[in-house]
Amino acid sequence: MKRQEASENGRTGAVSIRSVAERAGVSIATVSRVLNTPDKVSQATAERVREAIEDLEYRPNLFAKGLLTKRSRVIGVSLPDIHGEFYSELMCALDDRACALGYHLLVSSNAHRVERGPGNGFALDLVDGMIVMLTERTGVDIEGISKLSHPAVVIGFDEPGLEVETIVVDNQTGARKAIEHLLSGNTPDRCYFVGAHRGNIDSDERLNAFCAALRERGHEPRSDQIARREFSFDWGWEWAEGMIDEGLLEDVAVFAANDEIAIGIANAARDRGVDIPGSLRVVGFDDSRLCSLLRPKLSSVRMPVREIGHAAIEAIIRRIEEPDSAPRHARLATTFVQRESSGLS
Amino acid sequence: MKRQEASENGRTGAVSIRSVAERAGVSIATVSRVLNTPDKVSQATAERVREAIEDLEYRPNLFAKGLLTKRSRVIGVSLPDIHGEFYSELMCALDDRACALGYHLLVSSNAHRVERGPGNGFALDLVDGMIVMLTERTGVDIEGISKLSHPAVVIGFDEPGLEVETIVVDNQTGARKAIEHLLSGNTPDRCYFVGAHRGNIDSDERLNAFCAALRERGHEPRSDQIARREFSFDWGWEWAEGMIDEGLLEDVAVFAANDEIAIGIANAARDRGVDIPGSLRVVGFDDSRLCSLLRPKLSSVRMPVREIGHAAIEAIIRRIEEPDSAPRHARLATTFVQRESSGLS
DNA sequence: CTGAAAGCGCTTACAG
DNA sequence: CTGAAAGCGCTTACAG
Repeated sequence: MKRQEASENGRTGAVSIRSVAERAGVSIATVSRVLNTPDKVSQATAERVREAIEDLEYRPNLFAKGLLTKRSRVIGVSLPDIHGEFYSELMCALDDRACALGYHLLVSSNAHRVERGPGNGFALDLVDGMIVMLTERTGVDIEGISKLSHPAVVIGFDEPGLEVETIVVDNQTGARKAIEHLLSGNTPDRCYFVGAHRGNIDSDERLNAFCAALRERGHEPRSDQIARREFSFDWGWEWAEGMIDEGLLEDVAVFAANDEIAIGIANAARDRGVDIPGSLRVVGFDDSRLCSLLRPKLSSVRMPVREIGHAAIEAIIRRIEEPDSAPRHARLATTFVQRESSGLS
Repeated sequence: MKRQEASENGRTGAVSIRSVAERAGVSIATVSRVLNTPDKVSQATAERVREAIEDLEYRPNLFAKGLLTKRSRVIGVSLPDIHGEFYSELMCALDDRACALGYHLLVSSNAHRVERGPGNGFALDLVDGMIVMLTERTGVDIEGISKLSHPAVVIGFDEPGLEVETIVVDNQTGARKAIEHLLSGNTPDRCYFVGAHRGNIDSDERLNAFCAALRERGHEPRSDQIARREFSFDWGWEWAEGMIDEGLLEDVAVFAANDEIAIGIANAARDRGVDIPGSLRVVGFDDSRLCSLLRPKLSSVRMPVREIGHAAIEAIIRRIEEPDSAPRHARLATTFVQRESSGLS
């Protein structure tokens, strides 16, 4: 029935603002006002229009609306990756906040590159703003991002004088605490750093904290104390296997640049009979759910993932709604969380 | 410079198809053709237009385009949740495939409900189609989904005669293998099922497989052999603690309805000194990455997550592009993966 | 408070 | 192969 009436109108059979107007006996302008500026419409009229809308199950065409308002209430999210606990949690936080504020998320892990050329059909042009997370120091194209037609918020990269809003994490503080903790039980020359490849922003910063702490104790880190490849379980595993093979993984402390690496190390150690934390003390980074799932439970440095997500959504919405406000630069704290894997309660 | 020229035109300063046309000395229709049906344009003209497009960095307004074509190349994805290994992997698979096929993903875990009323500003109307994942038997509103203005694909729920395309998993087969494996080492009266609440489709199906297998061995499952609450680590933990307190967790086999529950159980057992798999054998479900990270490694039933994701994208695109084709109904297999936690190599 | 009208930036028959 | 024109479904000054 309703469907029937609906398709009376327009050529496509879809319910348009016109059908609502006809049914309510008003102009389409009035229907529009009922929807967008209800206070400019008389009670009675508004009521009639609302009924018509309901009867017809009318829903405004968002393309037409967007064409005029240049708004879609969609936020683009570009991540270096989607997989893993960290991104999973981040997505949740983004989604929750966006949803609460009436926005939707257009997500992609494949769309960093500010693609040239129009043919690409980049749906990204539908968004009101972009949240871009960066993890690599190179190939960043912050230029491109800030020249984007939409406002943008960058997660993970900051630099003095940047014209875009940024949200970064203070790797330093948490890392420092973790390393101090390791140094309270092991001498500096028996401490190791296992991280991702050079150029990864977080890994590099965590490494810096590591080196600084060792130097403060008067020990210049040897190159064999620093191992870098990638944020993966396998890499941690491989590193630990190598160390064990050389009889080196005894009475040492390891600061891993993320939890996955730490878990790889811990598993290898366990499988090869190295006692944790007796003979090997390990601390990870991220404080993902995995930390408490493992045995021994993994000490780690907490990343404020939800805070990052919430801040990013709030920031991008602020920039969308107040484009002329000055871009802010947030820095969120990390905190050391001690558990079993690093002993010395 | 370029920017300058760009803003010569239109009131907004944005580059429109008009500015491109002027610069190339053609009509806007021709510009449009170069972009959409290049074969209908002469080489020379096309070349000039392309240059203008490049110089001006023109990108078509997707709202205007969508208004005409009713296409955005955006696929809506509605999930019951975003968190956890399963959804994380699913999102990856969806994103990869969508990206490869030139589509984008509009994701939400908060948008199942086919919201009434227009005011809601549901950006979902911007999508070309929806992928909806269902996990609960009740409150499903398949009706609503199939009446959506866009094509839809449902993951996780199937029923004879459904008008929407569906993709489900064959819980039966994999679960059956897992339980047979457990029954090869424990008597039916010493087997337990720990799952999610009644009404959860997957949990129920896995339970059915469990019961069927026990009955085949001539044992009617006692009510205390079946425990249901939720898909969580904590629930598994709590259940195991209870069993241990009553001295019941000895020489038993547990089929957990997902990996998280299984891990909770395994951890509780470990912390309380129950030997796995010596005294307790456990099998999970999902075969998430966690299985290999734990010690002992967790036996599980593999969910074809990537396959589900890829199939869903391909299905929705097929429905978008060929709306009149008959909806298909796919059923993907699950397979048992034996590891250490269930012993009996 | 309400309506007629212009226009957002495109696509697509329709002529030529 | 190309252009003039209509129109997609809305919003928003502008009058009244």
